[in-house]
Order: sequence, then C-alpha cells, then structure tokens
Amino acid sequence: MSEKELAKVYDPKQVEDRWYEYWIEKNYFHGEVNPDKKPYSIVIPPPNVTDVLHMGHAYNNMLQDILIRFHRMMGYEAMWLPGTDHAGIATQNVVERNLKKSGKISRHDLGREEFVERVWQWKEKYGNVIIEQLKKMGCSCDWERERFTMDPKLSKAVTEVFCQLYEKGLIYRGKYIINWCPRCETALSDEEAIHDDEQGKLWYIKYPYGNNKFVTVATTRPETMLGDVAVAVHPDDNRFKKLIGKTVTLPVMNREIPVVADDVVDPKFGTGAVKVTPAHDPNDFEIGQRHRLEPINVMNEDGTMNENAGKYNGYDRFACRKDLVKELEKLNLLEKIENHEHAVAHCQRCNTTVEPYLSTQWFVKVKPLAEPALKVVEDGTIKLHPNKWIKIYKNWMENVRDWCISRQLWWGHRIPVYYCTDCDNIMVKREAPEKCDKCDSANIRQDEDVLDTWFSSWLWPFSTMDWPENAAELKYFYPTNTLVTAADIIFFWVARMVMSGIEFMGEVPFTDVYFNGVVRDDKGQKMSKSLGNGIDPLAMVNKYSADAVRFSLMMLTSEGQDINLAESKFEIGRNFSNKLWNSFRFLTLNFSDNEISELIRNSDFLNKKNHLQVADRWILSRLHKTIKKATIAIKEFHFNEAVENIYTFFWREYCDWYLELIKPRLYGENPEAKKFALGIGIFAMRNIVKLLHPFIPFITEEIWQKIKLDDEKDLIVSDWPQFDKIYFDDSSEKEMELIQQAISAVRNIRGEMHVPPAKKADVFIKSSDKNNLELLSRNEIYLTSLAQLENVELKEDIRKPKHSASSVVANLEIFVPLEGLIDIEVERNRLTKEVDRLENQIKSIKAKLMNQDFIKKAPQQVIEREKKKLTDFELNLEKVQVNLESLED
RNA sequence: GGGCGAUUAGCUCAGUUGGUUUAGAGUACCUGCCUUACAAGCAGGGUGUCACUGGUUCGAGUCCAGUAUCGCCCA
Repeated sequence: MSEKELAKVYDPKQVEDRWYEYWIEKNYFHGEVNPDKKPYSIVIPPPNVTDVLHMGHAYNNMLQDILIRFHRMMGYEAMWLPGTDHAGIATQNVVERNLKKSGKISRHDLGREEFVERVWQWKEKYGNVIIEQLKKMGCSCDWERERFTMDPKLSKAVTEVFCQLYEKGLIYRGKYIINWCPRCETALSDEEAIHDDEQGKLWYIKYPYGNNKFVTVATTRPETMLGDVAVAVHPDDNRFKKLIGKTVTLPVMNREIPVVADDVVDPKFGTGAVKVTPAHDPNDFEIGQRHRLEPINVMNEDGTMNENAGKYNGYDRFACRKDLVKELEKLNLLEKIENHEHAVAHCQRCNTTVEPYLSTQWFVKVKPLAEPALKVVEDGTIKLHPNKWIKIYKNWMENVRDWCISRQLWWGHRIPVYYCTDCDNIMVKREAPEKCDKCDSANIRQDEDVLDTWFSSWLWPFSTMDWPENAAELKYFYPTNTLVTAADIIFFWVARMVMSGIEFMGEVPFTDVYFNGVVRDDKGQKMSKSLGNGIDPLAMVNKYSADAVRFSLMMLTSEGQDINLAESKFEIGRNFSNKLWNSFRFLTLNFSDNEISELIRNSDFLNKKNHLQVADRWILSRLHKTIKKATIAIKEFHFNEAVENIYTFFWREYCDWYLELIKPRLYGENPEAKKFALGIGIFAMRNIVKLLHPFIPFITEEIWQKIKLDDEKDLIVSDWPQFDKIYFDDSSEKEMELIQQAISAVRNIRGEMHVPPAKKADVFIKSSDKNNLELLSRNEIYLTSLAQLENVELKEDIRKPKHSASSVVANLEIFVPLEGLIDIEVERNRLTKEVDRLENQIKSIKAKLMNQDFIKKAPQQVIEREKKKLTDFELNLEKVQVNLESLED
C-alpha cells in the first residue's frame, strides 16, 4: 500500500467522478429480470424536462438512492427507473418565450406542426440537464431504462388508457365551469389552480326594481355582473321572500333578470342576495342549471371582455372592473366597498389570476376509480410514511371531483378523438381512422386539444415498463416497492397512480410511499426562484462534495419533517467525511500492503480469548448493536435515526475511544497483540463503510477499495452487514462504562484545574468493590494512556492524599494529587456543585418514596430502582461531603 | 370557513409503549491544547419555566381538552 502519504485532508474531487464512471462501466446500476433474486424497484418522480436541479430534487432523489443502494446490498435485484415528463404548459411556455425573444413570433405564426417540432428540438438540446445533475449527486439510476412521457411506447399507453376509460364510460365531454388561465389560454385542473389569500374588495351593488327600490348584492368580481342572469336568495330569508319570482334590472346592461330562491345562498354572507353568473362561477353555474337559466359568457379566452359585455367589449377584465365600478358610482348604484380577504386562484405555471370559465372540455369520472384507491390505503396494502398523510389522502378521495384532462395546448398527447365533419359522429380510436364509421366520409378531424401532463404521468409505474405489452420487466418489477415523493403532489400524482395501477394493472403501483419534507431556507421559507433564496445543490457539491451534501441533509431531517437549510450546514457532511478519511488513514499508517489480507482474514476474534481485551469485546458488541439498529431504522424509513446511530458509533465510540484504547498495542512491543487490535479496527471500519455506503457512496467505496481482499466485490454490490447476537456483550459494555467514567473523571479534574495536557499526573482510586478494582487494574494502561497518568494506585482503603482534587463516580473515589496546581476555590466549587446536585436528587427521590400512592401503585421494578438510586446517592453524597470538608488538608 | 402539522438549549433538530441519576445531539459559545489519524481536530465546561392554561395519572416533554403563535393543505 503506497498510500502511506494519504492526504491529511480528504479531497472528494479526486474521488467522486472516478467512482461514478467506474460503477457505470461495471453496469452496477442496471436491474435485469432475474428469477434468482427478489426484485426491488423504484420509479423516479419524473422531473419536468424544463427543470434544473434544486435542493428539493436533490433531497428527494438522494432518499431514493439510499433505498436503492441499501436494497442492492441486501441482495435484491435493485432497479431505479429514471426519466422526465414533458410538462405541457411549462415547456410550451419556455419555447414560446424563446420564440418571442429571438424573432418576435408567436406559435401561431409557425403553425402547430412546426411549433411542436421546435419544442422537440428544444427538448433534445436542453431537456437533459437535470438528468446529468442527478449523476453528480451519485444517483444510481438504471440509465438504460430512462424514459420520457412522450416516448412512442408511453404515448401508446396514454392512448390506450383514454380509449379504455372512454369505452367504460369514465371519460366524457361536457360544458362546465373549469379553471381557465387567460395567459396560457388553456383549461387547468383544480390541482393546477393554486389558491392564495389576497386582500381584495367586496363591492356592494344595487340592482333596482319597482319604484326606486333596490336589492343589493355583494361581489368580489364586479365585471362578471355583465353576465348576470338572475339574483338568488335563500328561500327562507324573510327579507327577500316577496321578491322571489319577480325581476330586477341589471344595471348598465339594463336587462330584466329574475329573482330565484336557492338553498345554497348563505343569508349571512354579504347582503344575503347574490348575483348569479353561470358562465363565470362554479356555484352560479349550478344555480343556473337548477333554475334553467341560460348562461351568458362575457369574456374571451384571453381574458378580455367580449361582445356580450356591451360597451365594455374589448376591455381587459381588470380594466373593465375599474371602469365599471366608476360607472356604477356615477349611477349611484354602488352602495359601499369593503375590504375583503379571500382566496384567489392562480395558474400554477404562470401565476396569472385564473378565471372560472364556462367551456367544453374532456373529463374523467374519478369517483369509481377513487373508491378502490382509497380502500388499499385504508387496509394497509399501501403504507404511507409518515402515516399522517393517510387522513389527507382519505379526505381528498372522499370528496374527489371529476378531473378536467383536456388542455388547449399544442405540446402533449393529442386527444384520440376524431370528429366526422359531415355527420358529426364522434370516434375514439387507438389509430387515426381514415373514414367515418357511420357515414364513410373521409372528412375527419382530430380533436385539437392535448391531454393534461398528469394524464401520462399517472401511468408512469407501468407505462415505463412497456405496458400494454406484457413485458417481462413489467411482470418482474411491477408493482414497484417504494415511491419517494414530495407531499405537494399527493393528489396530482400519487393518488392518481394508485387509481390507474388498480384500474389497468389490477394491482397497486407500489407498496410504500415515503413523503419527504419540504426544503426551506434558514428562515423557514420555502426555497423558490422568485424569492431567490434557493441553494444550488450543484454549487454545494462542488464546494463540499456530493457525499457531504447527502450526509448533511440526512443529519438534519427526520421522517417527513420539513428541513430548514443554510449553506453552513454542509460543513457537517464535509467534516464527517474528513473524520472518516482520517480514521481510515490512521489504520493504514499501522500496517503495510502485504499485511492487509492477513488482517482481514483473521476475523474470528471470539475464538482468540487470550487476545481479547474488554475494549475489543465492547467495540464488537457496539458494532453489532449498531448494525441491528441501523438496519431496522432504514427498513422503517427512519433514515435520520440510522445515520445518527452510525454517526455516534463511528465518532463517539470507535474514534473517540476504541482507536485511542488500542494505541498502546499498536505502538507496543507485541506484534501479535498489535495485529489483533488492528484486525478488529479494520473489521469495524469495513463494516462502518458498508453501513455508510447508501448515504455517502463515494468516500466509502474509495476506502473500501483499500481494505478489501482482491477477490471481494466492490462496495456498491457487496453484502450488507449482518449482526450476530453472539457479539452482544452487556457485561463488557458495563465494564467499559466504568473505565470511561474513571478516565472522564480524571480528565475533568485536569481540565478544571488547568493541568497542562502534557503533564503526567498520578491517581489514587478507592473502592469497596474488589471486582471493580481488579477490572481497573487489568486495564490500567487505558487509564494511563487516555488520562495522561504516571502512576495509578488502586486500593480498598486509601486516605485522601494532600492537595488533591477528588471525584466520586459509580462506587469509585478518585483522587488526583495536585501539589502546587490545585486551586482550592475551584475545587470547592466543583464539589459544592456536586453536593447540591446529589442533595436535590435525594430530595426528589425521597419525596417519591414517601408517597404512599407511588408505593402502592407503581410497578415494583420502578420502586426498586428508585430505592437503589437513593442508597447510591446517599453513599456518594457522604463521600463528596467528606472530601469537601477535608479540602484544606 | 374546514382539516393537518409544528412550538424542547442562541440556532437547526432528536426524544419509541408515560417511569434510567442531571431532558439529548449537531452547531454556536467559554477554557486549554497544532498531544504523531484528523485544528474540517482533541480534552473539559456552561447552556432549557420542554409555547401557555387546565385535566387524566402514584408519576407527563410524552396522553386529553382549551388558548396563543407559525406553517401547510382544502374550499
């Protein structure tokens, strides 16, 4: 091993790209149908082709990588299927913006075919950015299986699904109020219309009737009154009863409109009378239907007013609002204006205020699909992590509304519906028909609209595996195992995948769903482009390494909790990597190249009792318990708990204690003892890098390659560590605890008394427990080396030496003579504090034990524990008090 | 308006089915150390009305109810 000159500081730049290429070369990321192994598969939540990696992606994909790497090591045939979606509106917007910038032309100037061609060109050029970025994060996706929602096979699946649902009567076309984005000029689903609270106004408008009488209605969108067809009141509202069936005059338009009675009107809101605009409000639409009122559409698709708006024809909707209010004021028909906070819907893609708009669209009848999809979550066929999401999922599923799937866009899957222009026949076909099935006419046109992007991504778990073909992959890898996603798409995507999986595959698409938290900035605000508070994960990878980014995120988050992130946090991961690197470096400094295989092979430590020290048994016990805890934690999706356990074992036990405890053997005269200790050190290190591999894949592979046998597998495909209860050793752990307490007590005295670190001290330890004295005597070397001691005297009876500081731990009394160094004041404070602490403790336990209810009702075991505590404390208190009193001696 | 979640050290967060001395970790802070793996480190130290008010219980950070503040989702 020529790495004797390993760098003191770990340099990830040398390492990360090299191993990623190596893994790719070896094809380790590829999952294949393999009857000898159990499959474990994940489909990526496909990012939009327009996306650039942000922290949320980094975090989400890192979690998937952890799962995939863990299961790969557990012996599963692991397959993580990556890809992107075509993001209808977003992508079309990007390309339209580019067109505008470059030549001031619109898509209409180019025509549909040419425009779509341009979008494809854009996709080929820029659409893969995020995929390359995922590689930098270390994601071990099966790149051979990368998919895009508009690939021919996935498009075929979309058409097939549309046809099947249509044939089952679950897709219909109709004229309803939908969310309309006047900027994108397309319909949006309810989920794409984002509600934000806004400070708006409530305008109170007087509608005249009879002789100078008025009904006042309140509205947040006065411009829609131009399309009013009625005024509605609650049937039991005495204020208006006499008006029902009469008419009032719609101001400005001077149209007579009826007053109708309807239960949905809330008598307490506004004036109790509401204007009814069926073409521009979902509730009004329903009122209109109940009362057979013909809707009047007053708006164009671009948000300007149309010819039905009278003199406001051609006005933008907001300009119309302004001028119309002025006119009403002039007419004395504006009663008042109130401030009113209310939720306003905005387009998810461009943030334009969405208009409820009457329009002919295609819909999916969701209820029949939702019922079985709800059941599988309720009965645990699909488990949600954390399970608080079950309630939210359930709530949505039970109140689900039909899904508007048509979009007035050019980029996307064109709806497979064909119209005969001669006989108006509607045909829904898997292949474009040449002539009408009814009249044989060849005058056929396809529906102009495309489908909602989610109408292709809801098929992702099986369309990516070539459904409707019955591919071997599909049989083997479906259902996938785990879906990892952000909760904000639980309705958009997760719920719909469950529906489609059950409907088309007859089986759920995954068995566990892990919802990761939202990545926020250090003030708790969501990271976003518009706020400019995002942290670029790739910049962090460059500065701190991918391992550091991954590790830091893992240390900071617990199951499904949101995460507040600041750049400085990545130091956690960088420092950890460096510590790992240096502990490994420490080992390598103690053996030569040709010794490594011997050191690895001799790992039947338990059979070499004469070499086994308490520290060895302790670290092996701790290691095996850590393996157990970490493995269980990962299986339960408690990644943070797993990392914390490994962290504590590695840093606080292995580095802080074990490596220090074996130094006497490593630097000593006995080569056998040295080899033995080093063997355990390497054994533990090999297991540590295995445990850490899913989280920090690069540095662990780098280290593994230097402490593995030539014929052993690479780390990424090596076996996950197994724990063995035979190594669990509670008595060694107890013994080590006593040794650690003794060492810490001496260190504490040295620290508080400012004994120079290099200065050796003596220690006297008194104990009535012979076994403890023997234990310390056997392991005196631990004390002398870790506490910087010269002489250690252990006796059942020792008088406190003059000028010494003291400490009482367990049943040990520890004296450190400090001739000339002891500061009486400091020591008095130390001991007084200890007396206070013990007295308080004793007081509270005594109170507990005096309580008859406690004695009667608490479990015996708890009472015994309290009693034992009390006697121990009292003994120790006595000792400390004696030492305090004799301080002047 | 309805629902969900959060509130624990200066900061970021853990804290299993209520009972383990003094409620933990990282970070920040104070003291001393470039001690031969690591200063991205080591040793030692201080740091808390567990949001508030009640309740259940022998016993509450943990369970229940209410209040406050913040965040999210749905209408």
